[in-house]
Amino acid sequence: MSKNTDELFKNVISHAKEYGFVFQSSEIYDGLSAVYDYGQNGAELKNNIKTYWWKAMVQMHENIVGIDSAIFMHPKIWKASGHVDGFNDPMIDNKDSKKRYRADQLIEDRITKLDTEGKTDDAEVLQADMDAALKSDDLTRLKEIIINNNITCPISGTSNWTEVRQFNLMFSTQFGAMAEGSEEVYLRPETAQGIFVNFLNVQKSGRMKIPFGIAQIGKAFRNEVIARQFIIRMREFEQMEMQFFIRPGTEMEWYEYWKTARLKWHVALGTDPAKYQYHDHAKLAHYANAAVDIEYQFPFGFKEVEGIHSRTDFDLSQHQKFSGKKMQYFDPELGPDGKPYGNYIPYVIETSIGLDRMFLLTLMNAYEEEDLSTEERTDSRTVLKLPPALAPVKAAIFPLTKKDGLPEKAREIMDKLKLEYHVQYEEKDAIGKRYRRQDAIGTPICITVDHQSLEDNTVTIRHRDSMQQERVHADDLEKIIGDLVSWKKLLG
RNA sequence: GCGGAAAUAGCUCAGCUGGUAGAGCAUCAGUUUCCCAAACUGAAGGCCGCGGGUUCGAAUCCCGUUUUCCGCUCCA
Repeated sequence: MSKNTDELFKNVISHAKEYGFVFQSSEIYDGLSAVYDYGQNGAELKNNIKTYWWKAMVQMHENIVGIDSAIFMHPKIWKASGHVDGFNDPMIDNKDSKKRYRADQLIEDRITKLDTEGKTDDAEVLQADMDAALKSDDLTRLKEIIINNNITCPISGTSNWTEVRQFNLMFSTQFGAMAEGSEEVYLRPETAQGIFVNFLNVQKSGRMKIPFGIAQIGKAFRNEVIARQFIIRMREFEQMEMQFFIRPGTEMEWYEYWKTARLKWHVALGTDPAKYQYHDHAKLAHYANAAVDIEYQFPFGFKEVEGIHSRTDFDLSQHQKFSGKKMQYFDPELGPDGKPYGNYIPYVIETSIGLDRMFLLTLMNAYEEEDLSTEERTDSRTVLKLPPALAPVKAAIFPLTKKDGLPEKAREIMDKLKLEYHVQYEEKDAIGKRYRRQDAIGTPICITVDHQSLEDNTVTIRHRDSMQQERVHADDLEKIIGDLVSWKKLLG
C-alpha cells in the first residue's frame, strides 16, 4: 500500500466521522471494538444504498419478493445449517512461533502420520480419545492429548502451547426472562437461513413458481476473533441477500446469470469497472458447488464486497432433515420426456452483499480532494461525488443574504420541495462556505435565492461536480431535482 | 491472540531535558460583505483515553488497562 492510498483511506475515515457518516459505537465510553454507528448522513446514504438494491432486485424482477425475518431463530436452525459445528473451533496457539492452529487438526495430522507409519492401533486409540474429548467439549483433555502425544508446532518445533480455547463465532443469549430453565438462542450469523426456513411460506402464499427469489436486508452478528479495518469487518453488520430457487441441473446457468447481473449493478453506479474483479473460490464451502466473490479494490487491496454462491439443495435438505417438514416444490412444467418435473428440493443460487462494505466502497469512490488554486490564492475543496440518487441530501436551499426577505422566499421554496425530497436550508455564513459544506456531504445541487428571485421567481442552481451555475424558474425545481436524483438512471 | 505505533478542544495538531494547557480551522452571538472555505469583535469549548506509581510537583518519566491504526493470524 502506498503512502497516498493509505493517506486517502485515513482521510475518508476522518471525513466520515467529521460529517456525520460513521461514528464509533459507545465512543464516550472508550468505544466498543469493531462496532460502529451510522450518523445523520450515513443513515441516509445507507438507506439509499438499500433502496437501490431493493429496487434492482425486488422491484425490477417479477419473480423476486422481499421479506424481513427475525434475528432470533430456533436454535436447531443453526445445527441444520452447520453453524453450530462449523463456527465452533477449538483453537490452540504456539507461544514460540505465534501461530494458531485448530487443536483437532493438529491431532488429526498425528493420526494420519501414525496410520502411514503402520501404527494403526495407536491411531485408533488417539482417534477415539480425541472424539470423546470433542464430543464432551473437554478442552483441557484436548490439550493433554497434544502434550501426551508430544505434538509439536510444525513451524517452531516446540510444544510450548497455550490452553485450548473455544472460538465460537456466534453470539448467544438467553431466551426467556429467567436465566434458569431458559433456552440458549443465537443472534443470526447470516440472514440466509431466515429465507430458507420461510421458503414454503413465501412460495405458497405468493404462489411463486420456480425459478423465483426471496430477498432480504438485515443485520447479522459474528463474534470475530479479530475485527479490523474500519467497517470492513464488524461484529454487527448488515447483509443484503437474495436466494434464488431453481430447478436442479440449471444451477450453472443461473450462477452465470447472477454473476453478470450483480457486477452490472455495481458498475451502474458509475464506479470504475477496473476497480472490480471476480475472485473464484478454489476451496468451496461445504454447501457450495461453485462460488465467486465480487471484489473491490480498496486502498489495502481487493476485498470481497459480494459473494455469489451455488448452494445446491444443501440448506433446504438440511432443514427438511432437521425439521421433519418436506421442503419440496411441485414443478408442473413438462420436461423433455413430456412428463411434469414433479416434486424436488430446489437448488439455490445466493447473492450476498455486505451493506457496510458497500457503504464504505461508495464513500471511498465518491471522495475527492480537489485543488482549486488560482494564481492569486491557494484553495481546495473536499467533495463527495456520490451518484445523486444515493446522496444523503438531494438539494440545499440558501438565501444569498439573511435579510431583504430572501430567507422567507427560500423557506417558501424549501417547504414545497421537502414534501418530495430530503432538502436542507442554510443561511449561516458566506455563500461559498455553504457550497463547500454541501460538497462535503455530496449534495448534488444548491439552490440560491437572490434579489432577482423576488422579482421574477427565478433562482440559481449550482452544480456540485462542475461548480457551474445556471438560472432557472423556481417552479421547475421539483422536476429538475426529480430528473437528477431519479432511480431510472441507475436501474435503466 | 502475538508484535509494533498512537491517544491533548468538534477536526488537524503544537506543547523541548517534569513547573496547573495553546494555535489554526470548526461552533455560537454580533458587525460588515453579498455567488465559491473573506474580515472584524466577542463567547463557549479540555479529568491531556482510563487506572496506578515515581516526584514537592506529571500532558511530559514508569507500569497496567482500553480503544484505534499497521504487520502476522483468522475469515461459511
